[in-house]
Amino acid sequence: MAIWLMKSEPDAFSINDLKHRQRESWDGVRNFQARNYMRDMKQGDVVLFYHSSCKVPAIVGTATVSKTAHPDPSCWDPKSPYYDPKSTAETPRWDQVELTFESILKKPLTLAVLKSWPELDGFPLIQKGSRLSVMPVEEHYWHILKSRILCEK
DNA sequence: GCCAACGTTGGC
DNA sequence: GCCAACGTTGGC
Repeated sequence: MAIWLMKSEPDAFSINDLKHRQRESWDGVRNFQARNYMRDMKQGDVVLFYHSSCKVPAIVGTATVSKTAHPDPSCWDPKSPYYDPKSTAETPRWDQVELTFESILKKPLTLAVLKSWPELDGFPLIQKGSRLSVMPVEEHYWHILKSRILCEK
């Protein structure tokens, strides 16, 4: 089982939204590296849900992958903000995965705290200029984060 | 609102 | 294949 981290702007889609909906397709990813990571996801993988571009950027909850990568229909919809004219039915460019809500942390694990943790040096999320919205959480870093996240569930 | 970092596009 | 221009992300 792999661990991933996915970013979302809470104004657009928050962990509370996921809790209410229980299951949701994670669409709108328009970055090749992020898409490729989604294609590596397996059913049951754990996703750390991160709030970005907000007052307190933080890991706020967890979800599991309930449906592996499949074409993201918003790329074909001219009315969608995620419309991509380069994506055709024959050659879909973009994928989505479906997530199922798992937990909201009692205490969000803030970016500030993560940055203050010397053991997390090298963790892509806390690197300057890191903009990737989907990233793997390597075993090494998960080992460090795990206790804190599982006990706050 | 600012700006640094990064990805993508398109001209050459 | 290079690189400048541009758009976007996201912390602060």
